[in-house]
Amino acid sequence: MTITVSGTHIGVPAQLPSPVPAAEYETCPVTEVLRRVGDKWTLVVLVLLGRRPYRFNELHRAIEGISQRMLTRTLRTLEQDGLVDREVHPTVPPGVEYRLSPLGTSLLGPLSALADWATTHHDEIAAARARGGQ
Amino acid sequence: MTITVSGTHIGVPAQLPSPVPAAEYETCPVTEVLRRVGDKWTLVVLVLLGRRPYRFNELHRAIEGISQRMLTRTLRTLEQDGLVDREVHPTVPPGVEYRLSPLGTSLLGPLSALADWATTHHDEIAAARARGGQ
DNA sequence: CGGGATCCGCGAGGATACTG
DNA sequence: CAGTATCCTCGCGGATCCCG
Repeated sequence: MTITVSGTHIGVPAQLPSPVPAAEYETCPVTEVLRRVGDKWTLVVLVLLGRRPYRFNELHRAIEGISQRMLTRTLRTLEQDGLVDREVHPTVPPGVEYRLSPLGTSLLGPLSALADWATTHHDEIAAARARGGQ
Repeated sequence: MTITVSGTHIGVPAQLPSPVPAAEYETCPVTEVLRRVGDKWTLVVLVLLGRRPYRFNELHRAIEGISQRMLTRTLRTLEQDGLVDREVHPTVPPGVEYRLSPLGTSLLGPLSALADWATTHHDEIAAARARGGQ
């Protein structure tokens, strides 16, 4: 399927199959990226690496509450998707640096648009929750 | 904390506490929005409602694979956050229409920026995966 | 230092049945 | 038609221990 974009709003082509095919929706690039960046730790890792390179344990200390396992998994996934570059220095003890790839850096722009929207409209969401219950 | 934005990239203020506080990260508006829109069905619901209003079962038929329960939950959450308006027509049988609120519509813009990025760079991600394994 | 291996709890999400 | 209620599965994410 691939959800398409035209101008300033998300558009689904007029000839969109109805119903939206389940298989194609789940493999849709937009869906994939949102689910990835919507997981628990990816955002803060991207934000930190967007500032400067980090060593593994340095990241671990910089993100309160993240487990070793999830930091590893988050970094591995980002690396596999080409968003993060991993650089090993064969010293003793070993030093591993993580940095955003150009692709990863290019993601920060659109991500910022969403972040901007979130901070701008956060009070409206809070107000709606206060009215509606929960 | 609230992840801040400056210009075209996500920035964390220089005085960002290190480590990033766990509690503040989880209640950060940006984190919340990303987790919401990153769940399984929110995106496609937003996209469809972005085109026109839908009745409940109409949506149910339009989205292959979604369970009744998850459609209800997704719509309820979107409604509570003020992104979707629910309109009940007291007819027999009852008719319920869902439409995007102005707030929900305003989300489509930044969401499109991310969707645009995803479609543009999908091949690079696929290539990275092909290289890296998995 | 930078992980991998293992075990486990919990909540997202699915299936089914029932209702105003 | 538009849900609610119930039960169940499965994978995300945490905790802990171990290793080169």
